[in-house]
Formats: sequence, structure tokens, C-alpha cells
Amino acid sequence: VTTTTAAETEKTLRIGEVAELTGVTARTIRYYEEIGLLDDGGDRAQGKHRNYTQADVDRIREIVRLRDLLGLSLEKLSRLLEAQTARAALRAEYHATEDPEERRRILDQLLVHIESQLELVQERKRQIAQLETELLDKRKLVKTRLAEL
Amino acid sequence: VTTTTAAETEKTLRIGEVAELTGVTARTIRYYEEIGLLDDGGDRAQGKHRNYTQADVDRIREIVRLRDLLGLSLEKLSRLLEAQTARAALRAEYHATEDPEERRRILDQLLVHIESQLELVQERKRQIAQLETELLDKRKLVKTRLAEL
DNA sequence: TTGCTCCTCACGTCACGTGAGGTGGC
DNA sequence: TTGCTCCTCACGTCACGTGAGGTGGC
Repeated sequence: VTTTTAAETEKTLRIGEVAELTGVTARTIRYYEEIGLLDDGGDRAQGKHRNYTQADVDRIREIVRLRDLLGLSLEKLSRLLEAQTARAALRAEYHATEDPEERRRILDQLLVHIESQLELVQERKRQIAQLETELLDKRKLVKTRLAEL
Repeated sequence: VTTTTAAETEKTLRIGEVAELTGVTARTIRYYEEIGLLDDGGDRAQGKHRNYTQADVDRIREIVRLRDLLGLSLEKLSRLLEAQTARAALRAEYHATEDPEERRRILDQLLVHIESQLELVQERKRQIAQLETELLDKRKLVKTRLAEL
């Protein structure tokens, strides 16, 4: 078929390869599709293999990273990623317009999204740093005592 | 009863208070007891209320912190806390002996435990820092573009 | 004594894990 | 064509959530 688009011909990865590349299981990938976290491709016949692009790999990596580092439920993650998708749409709008007022409005929205994510991340960072400090203090104490012997 | 020990008379907190202090639900506390993460007190009659000490509150806080920040399963966490308990026992041994050889051996073991925990924490820290850097870069880019308008 | 907190089942849920039995595609 | 990967149920599991119905203790 010569009518396939560039994006479709890119869809060359199979679920096992994606699993390998992202570090999750095929079951997890199917589950994320099931709950709407990943696109189902839309036109796959029953029983046929799923195909993925590099963009899918990137999205799964992003999901896994936020899931593991921020400890969010998949529902909250879903909302956060919707915002991410909205940002991608904003970027498209941004490039489509030349109007400075319009561009400023778009960039302001982007900034809000980025900063709300930053706050989540920095809160985590503070907690981790606190835990690290306590462990370093304990280690120092033990080392001091060892030196005294 | 005048034969109760100091530790027992300390057991004055109820499950709801502990839940409030630690930020978890009473169900979670009962569940942790169920799977052996928390001591069951041993001598409570069927249907009677559970009682807790400040030490229990501290332990639950530690569990929650490691659970949330390191993302460990409760089984792995259980093993890690066993090591923690072993360290407490080591400290007792440490104070019980005057022999420098013995003390050095105990301190060396403590050091190993602390450093394995530190590695877990620092790996997390690196991941979080990486994510933070990416977000800060994105923010800077957007701010630069805003300034250009 | 009253009201609130706690108790014990026991089923529900989220985020997958784990087969069973069958089919797709290099 | 063969072997490997993938497919779809569907039940299992971990870490709790959520009632139902009943009792404990200030």
C-alpha cells in the first residue's frame, strides 16, 4: 500500500523489543494500553501483533520514570501526561503563529506546567537528601569510632 | 498490676493516634502487623484494642519513608529492616564489650549496612537530579523565549 | 450509660504476574 | 515449513480500601 504515511511506516518495533528497550514487561505495556495510558493504534485486527515507534518507547520511559520516582498512581500520572500532551499541542500552536501576544500566552502556560512538575520533583529531592544526610551522619559517627580504636 | 515494666506502661497510644501521627491508615498498620513488618504485641486478647509506643511510631515512619522514597516491595523492606534490627542488636553488643577487636568487628558490620543503604538512596538521588535538570533546562528555554518577545 | 473508637471478617481494587491454549510473521 | 514471538482470556497476587456488624474503654 503506497498510501501509508511516514509515521505509519515508522511503526516497526514489536512489543518484545519495546519491553526490552524500556525495562518493563509486555504485560505492563498491554495494561497501559488497556487503561488508556498508551494509544491502541486504532486499527489493529483481533489477534494481530502490536507495532510501536520510537515515540512510544519515549513515552513509556517517561511513564516509568515518573511512576518510579514520584510514586504517583497511574490515574494521576495519566492526568499529568495529558498536560504533557497538551504542551505538545501548545508547541505546535506556537510554531503556527507569529503573533507575539499569542506566543507569550502559550509560553506562559508551558511555564506553569513545567513549574508544577518541578515542585513535585524538588519535594522528592528534599526528602531523599534528608535521608541521605542522616545516613551520612551515621556513617561518619561509626568511622570516627573506628578511628578511635 | 504493679509488675508491668516501664516499656509496657509506655504502651499508651491507640491505633487511630498512631495513624494520625504517621500519616497512614489504621488498616495499613494492621496489615503491616499481619505480614510481620510490625510486632503484634504478643499477648492481646481477641477483640481487644491494640496499643503502641513511640518506638512503634518511629518504626512506621521509617517503613513509610523507605517504602515511598525507595519504592521497595514490603518483602524487600522487611529484609532491610531486619538488618536494621540486627544493627540495634549490634549496638547493644558493642556497649556490652570492652574488647577493641570485638568493637572493631561490630563497627565494620554497621558500616557495611549503612553503606548499602546509602547506595540505594544515592542511586535514587541521581535519578531525581537528572529529572530535575531536564525540567530546569526546559524552563530556562521557555524563559529565554519569553524574554525575546 | 452514651458515643466514639476500635475490633474482625471478607470482599473490592489497583497494577500488574503468570500460565493456558492458540495464532502471526520473518 | 519450523520456531519463536505474539495474541487473548482469565485467574493470582501485593498492598492495601471499604463496608458490615459487633464490642471495648474513657
